[in-house]
Amino acid sequence: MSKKKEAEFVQHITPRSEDFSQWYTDVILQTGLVDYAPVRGCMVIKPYGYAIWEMIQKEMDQRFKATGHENVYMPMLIPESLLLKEAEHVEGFAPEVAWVTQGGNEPLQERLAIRPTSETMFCTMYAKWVQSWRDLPMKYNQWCSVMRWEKSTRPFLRTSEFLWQEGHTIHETEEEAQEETLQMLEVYREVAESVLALPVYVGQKSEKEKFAGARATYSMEAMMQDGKALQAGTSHNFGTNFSEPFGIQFLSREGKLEYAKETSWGTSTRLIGAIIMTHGDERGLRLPPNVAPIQVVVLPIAQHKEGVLEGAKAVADQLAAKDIRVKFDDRDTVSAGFKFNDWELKGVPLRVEVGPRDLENGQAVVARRDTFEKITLPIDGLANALAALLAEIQQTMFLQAQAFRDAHTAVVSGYDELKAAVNGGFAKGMWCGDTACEEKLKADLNATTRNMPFDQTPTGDTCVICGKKADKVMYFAKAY
RNA sequence: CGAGGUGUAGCGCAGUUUGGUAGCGCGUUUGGUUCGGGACCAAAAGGUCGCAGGUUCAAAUCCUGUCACCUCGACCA
Repeated sequence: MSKKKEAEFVQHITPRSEDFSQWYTDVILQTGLVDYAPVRGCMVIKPYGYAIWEMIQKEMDQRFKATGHENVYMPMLIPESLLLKEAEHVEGFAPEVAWVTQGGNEPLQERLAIRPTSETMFCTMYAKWVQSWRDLPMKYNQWCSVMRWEKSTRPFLRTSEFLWQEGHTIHETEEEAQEETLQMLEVYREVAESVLALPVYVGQKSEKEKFAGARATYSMEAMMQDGKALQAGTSHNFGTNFSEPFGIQFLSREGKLEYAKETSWGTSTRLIGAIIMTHGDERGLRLPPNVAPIQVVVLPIAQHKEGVLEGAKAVADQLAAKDIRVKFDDRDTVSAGFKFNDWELKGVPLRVEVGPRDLENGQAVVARRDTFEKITLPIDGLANALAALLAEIQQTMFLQAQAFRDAHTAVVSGYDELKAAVNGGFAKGMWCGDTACEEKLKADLNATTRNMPFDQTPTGDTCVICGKKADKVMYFAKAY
């Protein structure tokens, strides 16, 4: 397709290469994922966007259950006194908490925080529920929304209110808690890579970047197409940092009173932002088949002609019977060309065209969203062929994203190289562990440490920031 | 919080410099022709120009105040 012709088709979306930020806004609004709400910093998630969230929820939730977790629901309001119990936690969250100060017409005795996260609520309840080592572990998760009064917001990436899940567990031993922390990080990585087709770097956060109140924080970091990092999920080991102030004690096997060891882990609707910014292109959204609410759209072509609607519907039914998520688009108010562009914008992985000529020949035209490749396949057995094709698209999209990330990740040995690398990508290099170096990095380059990979094979022996002796392998990047 | 910008039809915008009948595109409605890559023709509906005050014969336009939103910065477990 010529440049000129392509430009005509996509005039509604700002070119990604020209202004990535505006491209993102155009895509999320025009695909109907979200709309802005009449509340500061809040978004309305529309049906198509919510359907993606439901897919993510389903995939995550079944893995949580498979690893022995149960869902619960905690109140949205947290008394101030509870929030104040863990010092670091309070300090970290205080600036962004929204408060309820009045009930009906009466001012409240104690103001109530709208939860920014629920550690304090879970801890309070765990303290009540746990008596003995026999009660452990307790492994609960909740799906809910939280509120953080962020200064600047972007739909899906950072909003005042957002949907997420937060897992909170308590254990007998340090080892068990650490095992849980890493297990859930692995669940996140697996969902990100196999379902969302997001290649991620997993590893441990620095002291400066870790969660307020955690002993250790681990994250998965995804790379967006502008080269910036997006923290796509976190898992924390709290040790006894919360269980001590909250008094979560149990009688051990040896008959001694001990504090429970605690973890928490979370992912949010930010994952949808990650999918958009990792896979989207000039035509709009591209959804990996495993997370696409609609995997195949079937379009009757020249549908006013006799037999076309019925023939195309039969194709859609065949696919649905094979558990393919299919949409039969028989709108007669818009042209076929409009539909092509519409579904490409919405990122549906496969389009099947069924016209009079196709029906005559017992075939259908199949177009891939990921590569724009068009092929003709027999209608007989189409469901099996498309199931295989969807799996291939899933794989292709992951490999594309991985190739992009790898091409934009540079191993660096000094500050100049670091500076060049974080301008549009990730840098991997040695770090001395000093917070002062992180502050300098932030001040000079507006970049941060992302995480330390588990494979700590040294890439050098001096800090890429200060030049002193260093023994930590770190990923650096500018981040959302 | 600092700097800049924008508020005009459902959406996107022009009109403001130089005051003089409220405009355009998309969408919507009705009818017809189309239909294998964003169809066309004809007709129609749709407005407290963010809000308040001031100047003027006359304000979307000038002045003062105010509110909201956006971008960048700062901030961001």
